[in-house]
Amino acid sequence: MNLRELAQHLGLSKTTVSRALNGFSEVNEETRLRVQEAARRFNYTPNVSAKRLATGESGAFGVVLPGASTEMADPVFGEFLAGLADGAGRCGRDLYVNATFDGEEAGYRRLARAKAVDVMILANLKVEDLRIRLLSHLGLQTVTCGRTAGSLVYPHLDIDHEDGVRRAVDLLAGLGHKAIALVSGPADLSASEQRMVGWHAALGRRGLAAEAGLFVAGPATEDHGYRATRALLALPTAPTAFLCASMFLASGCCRAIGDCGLKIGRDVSVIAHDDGLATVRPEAFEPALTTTFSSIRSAGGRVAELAAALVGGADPATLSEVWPVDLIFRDSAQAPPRR
Amino acid sequence: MNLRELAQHLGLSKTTVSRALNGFSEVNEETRLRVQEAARRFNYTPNVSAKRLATGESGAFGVVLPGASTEMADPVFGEFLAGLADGAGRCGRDLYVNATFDGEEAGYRRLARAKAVDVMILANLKVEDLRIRLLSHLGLQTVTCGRTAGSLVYPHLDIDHEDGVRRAVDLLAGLGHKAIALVSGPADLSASEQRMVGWHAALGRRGLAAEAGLFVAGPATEDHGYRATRALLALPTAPTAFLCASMFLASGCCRAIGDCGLKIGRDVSVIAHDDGLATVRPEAFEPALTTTFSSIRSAGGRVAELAAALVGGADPATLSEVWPVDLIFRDSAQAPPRR
DNA sequence: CAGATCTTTCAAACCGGTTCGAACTTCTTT
DNA sequence: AAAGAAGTTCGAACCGGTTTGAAAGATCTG
Repeated sequence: MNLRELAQHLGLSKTTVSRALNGFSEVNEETRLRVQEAARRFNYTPNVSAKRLATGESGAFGVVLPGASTEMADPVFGEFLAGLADGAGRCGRDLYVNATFDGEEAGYRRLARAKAVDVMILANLKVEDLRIRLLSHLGLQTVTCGRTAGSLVYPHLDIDHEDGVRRAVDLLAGLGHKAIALVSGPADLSASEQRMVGWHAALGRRGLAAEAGLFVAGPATEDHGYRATRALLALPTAPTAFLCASMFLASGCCRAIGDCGLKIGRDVSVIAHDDGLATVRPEAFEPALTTTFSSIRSAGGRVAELAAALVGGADPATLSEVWPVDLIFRDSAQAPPRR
Repeated sequence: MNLRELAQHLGLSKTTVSRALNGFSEVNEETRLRVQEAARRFNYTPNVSAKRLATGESGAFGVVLPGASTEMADPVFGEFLAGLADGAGRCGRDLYVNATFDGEEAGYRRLARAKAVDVMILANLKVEDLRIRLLSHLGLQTVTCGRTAGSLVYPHLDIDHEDGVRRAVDLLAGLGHKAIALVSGPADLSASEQRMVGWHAALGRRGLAAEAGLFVAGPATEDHGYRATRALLALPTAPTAFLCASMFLASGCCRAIGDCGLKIGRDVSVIAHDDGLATVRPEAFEPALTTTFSSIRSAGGRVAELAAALVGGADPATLSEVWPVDLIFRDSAQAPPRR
């Protein structure tokens, strides 16, 4: 059942039917009801391709997965994607996922030229993220999850990594810890940099030294968390507290601590950042982990809403948000052992 | 730059240009080269919406994420999706991800009516999966990752769960284990059922009892793996070997074993199924885990290829594959302790 | 009651491709 | 030389919506 058939059936023109269904004001209310009723009865749904061609809007948001990389293996990204798809659905849009075999840039160019998406979504922003400039150059509207220090203005949603770390450091310092390590994610990620800045600043305010050796960057995996923690514990000035940028790093961190014969809470303290994944819950740790929390899924949903607003013509300058991070106290953060 | 402009520029008709670019035979070779050259020079890419409207094909494969559920939190599904997007890209298609706020079925209906996708992709098949029937009823072509026991024929790719478990049991039984537990994923999943069947059969062939108490189903999480293993170890007839259906279950299983003061390899053996996620590698376990292995990412890629073949008109009956599973021996499987 | 205004509807053009059927060349065949 | 076949190219229709501009009918104004 298409528009012409529906119109024919009703004895109306395509124009009127289209307008009735799209909520235009110049349609008689009685006619509108009759049309809506018929559309429901015949199970009519506009053909998306036709609608897109006519309106010039694609009705979809684009995400490019870097082909060779393991970004998708990252469950945090997966969860973000789920939130995104969810939010897009609520806004009546869909998600166009394009995995590129020929390089990420080629993917963006293709999507732009083919007018396949209305807005590109970018996540895992780098400190210097070339993609933003590329997309603005290609004339593709963009919304990002995360932000960079650069001067470009673009709609984004980010969480306050810096403040999250600050509060975690404050808590640990307040408990008496002097040597607080930061086990972070990839160094080229903007979020990692923000965390490092927050760590430096918070330690500085407390009059504690942010020793370079107490900061470790690397992939956000269990494996790297384990190795980084082993290395840190082997230092002459081994830290008494660990800040982990992700739950996976925290898993490895906790395993390393256990393997060194230490007990979390009693000998060392751990605070992790929790993105709210259902598979690695802080309560499942022994002892339960103190965390800074912000749901990456909700963030994805909100990013979709921002993208929809952008398409709707909202002023890009008003479409940026930085969410606060919750600090949730559990048993893994305690006063350091007396020496 | 659109087709009409390009044609005008070349002094040709839209028809000829379209045909030249799409490889039709009735175009003069010289003309074709001229057209291709111009298309490259002007950076021409056909508008996807227009192409879709004209051809009736959407050029995209659909995936519906069940909205409320935590399926996406599942990194295995994320990895599958990455493979899918990757394979789709290689076939020149895209992935349409639709997260439904109003129920999974509504999502399928919408996609079908709007002709938004050429093929639906289904994963995580249930033992009795109503979606297959629904989609065939909606007239949507479908390719699944996994298979059900039902009589319906549909293109699918699956791995040989049954044989994987059989081989793992054979290895353990050969080492001398008598009580081999199966820590499985959700009971309503077809894969879980296949594993259970394989477990039963393999034990039976070895003359060992498949005691009901030694089979535990539940969510494929670290948490559940831990609890299931604790419960199993508390049995009067505690198993000496554990088969885990996922690496997450295995993580929890190993933690539980350690917490009970046992040592993997010496006191109990563990074999897990590894989907090849970069974040939880069997080598990172202590000791390294013996696994049955099959890359879920590759599977996703292949599913996309099958879907492309289906659109291309291949006979659906020829588009099914069951992949064998590798058994990779590492240190977590050893002979049981003498009593 | 004529003329202006508002409401409601419609035919036709448009979005940017694909494809059918016809037409025009050029080359064989008889 | 006429007829037939093959090779190229083109105009026009089509896919299924949206949107413009005009028109018909109803209501209001002076």
